[in-house]
Amino acid sequence: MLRTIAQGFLKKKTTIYDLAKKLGVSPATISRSLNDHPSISIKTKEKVLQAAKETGYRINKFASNLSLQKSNTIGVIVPRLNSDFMSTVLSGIEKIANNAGYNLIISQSLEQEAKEKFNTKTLFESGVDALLVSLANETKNYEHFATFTERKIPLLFFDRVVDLPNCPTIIIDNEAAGYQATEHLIKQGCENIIHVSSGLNRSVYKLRYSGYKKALKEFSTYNREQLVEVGNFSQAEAQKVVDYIQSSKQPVDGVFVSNDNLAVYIIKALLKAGYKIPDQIKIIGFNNDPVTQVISPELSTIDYPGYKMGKLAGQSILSHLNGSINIESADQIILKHELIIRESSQK
Amino acid sequence: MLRTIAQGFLKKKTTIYDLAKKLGVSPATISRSLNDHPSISIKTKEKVLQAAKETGYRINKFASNLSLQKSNTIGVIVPRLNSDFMSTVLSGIEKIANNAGYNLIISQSLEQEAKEKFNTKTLFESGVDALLVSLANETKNYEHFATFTERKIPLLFFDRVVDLPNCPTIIIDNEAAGYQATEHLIKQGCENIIHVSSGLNRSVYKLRYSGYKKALKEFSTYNREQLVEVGNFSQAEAQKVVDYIQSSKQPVDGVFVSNDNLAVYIIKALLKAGYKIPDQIKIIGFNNDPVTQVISPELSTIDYPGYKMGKLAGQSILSHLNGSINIESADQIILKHELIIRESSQK
DNA sequence: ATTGTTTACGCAACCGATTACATAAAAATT
DNA sequence: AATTTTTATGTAATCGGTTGCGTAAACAAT
Repeated sequence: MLRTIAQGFLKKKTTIYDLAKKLGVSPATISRSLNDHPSISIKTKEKVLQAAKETGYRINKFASNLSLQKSNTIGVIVPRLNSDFMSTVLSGIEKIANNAGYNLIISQSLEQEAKEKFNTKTLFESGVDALLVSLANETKNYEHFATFTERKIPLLFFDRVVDLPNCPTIIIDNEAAGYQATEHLIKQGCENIIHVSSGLNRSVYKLRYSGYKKALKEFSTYNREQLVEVGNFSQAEAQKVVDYIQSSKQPVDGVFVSNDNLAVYIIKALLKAGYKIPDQIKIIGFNNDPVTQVISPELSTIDYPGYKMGKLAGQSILSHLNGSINIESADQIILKHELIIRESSQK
Repeated sequence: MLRTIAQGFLKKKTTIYDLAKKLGVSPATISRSLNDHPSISIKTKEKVLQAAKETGYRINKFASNLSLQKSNTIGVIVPRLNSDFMSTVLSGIEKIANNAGYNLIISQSLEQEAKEKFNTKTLFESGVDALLVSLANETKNYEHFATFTERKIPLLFFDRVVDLPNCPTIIIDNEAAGYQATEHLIKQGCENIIHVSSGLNRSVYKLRYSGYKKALKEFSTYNREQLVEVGNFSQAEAQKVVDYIQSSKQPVDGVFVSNDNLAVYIIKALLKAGYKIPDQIKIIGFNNDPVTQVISPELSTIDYPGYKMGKLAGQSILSHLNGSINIESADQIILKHELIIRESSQK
């Protein structure tokens, strides 16, 4: 028996073969007992359970996975872990998966297509039973997901989605949300509204933008469509927006930002630059992150139910795995969003 | 060959046996070639790689894991995913693990000891090569980690730690940080400082509290130690603190909160109740979450380097796995924290 | 008592890669 | 040319569960 100087004995592991020998039965009986197979007598099962407890038997998932060709593990790829929205979604997914006895392998693409590809490959090779993805902004090619679709491993997209055959998606109606946000600003009297966004390669952002355009066309007497594109939603980008506003001939009086964080930084920068919010400039964000209620004036926004999205993503993929939903029937779940009006956009 | 109505052919998987047959060599040669074993001729390796590419061969990790008895997977248990600090730490861990080719199985305890136990068991059975843990507030018993220590599977605690034999920990000097935060308030003229915290069962919080007490004893002419304990750091708990302040005979003029989020909510509630910050009441938080710079007045705090902590946790566990650090020599890494003075605590 | 059913369990193949050990062929040495 | 050494590959066991198929024993039915 192995031993080390500092800690005494290294606990050896027990296998079903050890238990079989100990009880004088076959390994098959041990396996069936542990899995509560109906054709094993209660008496035997009890003996096995007892012996398993005594010896500290633990199933070896490596062997079990190989035999069953499944891992009870779900892969998740997100652009980044450290965002309010994403971590909330993940929290929802984890809750559901954990309750169902599934593990979650989580990886981040950091908005890079190459990393997303790499992670997709890694997760495939780790043998995840299903994959949940929210796409990187950079991603333009979707062939790396073929390994999953070819082998009919359930693949689901949430938030940042793409329409692939037989892959369910979970989203909100981003176009309608963008439309409503813009409509709201117009109805509050804004006549020169800009839209601030990033990653227009992704449908989420493109659709919000197109909702914005649609509302302008429909409601605004002026219809001066202006997109201010930023590299990302970090504080550093806020200044670009302020610069744009300051140099605009026609004074900007409305800002629709497709991300709360950036909206908050823009508010701070605008206040610092001497603008009055909402008197001179009205502003609305997107997501309903907690930070919207911390900034002063409190930020109007679109509520995007992240936790619910996560739970649904988890449930949806689980029901695919359980076969209770036909894998062929790709579904699209559209969650309800909600316009939340706070101080930053009120007349 | 299997086929389905909707999608045509189900891609069958290739094994090393298929490749062996195809090339007229043994499976061993295939395996060695794919692993770039030195005793295989370059010519053969090239043939194998070529055939592998053609047939779309993918290694079956289930088999590989079983054979090697390792999974290239690291388990992580955190109290919750959706907190700024935690998701930042996770992001750091993921970065390191991903680069080293390791997968991360992440689960949350939701502050519950039972869930932490369950997750520990699940992760053990999934065969993670190492485990990183930040403890639940509830956890008082640590025996569930024995499965790991008994088998010498690297186990590391970060942030919410406990001192177990041979388990490295990564923390900051919470007592010193609590001391400095309190000292700062005292030096700003506060005479009646309260400390708001939760989960004092955890050393992080207990140490901040004891730093607070120490500073009071050392610097304050009054030394009126008062702990306001809340259930958690959510918005709902902020009112309790305001109630305490309002009903305090001796007017409270300093608040040291062991969490930024709660501090922010307290500021909002205090402002609403008509208090002037920092004039009447000075306040300091903990963590340096982004939200500290959104609230007005901006919140003084202790900078807690979450991303760095995550990266270090990842690196530390990897070097244990690579054997480059002696597993017996348990180490304790103490990260530098920093007092950040902003508007909320200035004279 | 004989035949038909259940019940409870064992046998052995299988999942797919890894690797210690053995060995044939090629190269180097004497 | 004979022998030693090196190189390249094969053989077969192993990792630890799972499960289709077969069967002895117990029970039920005729």
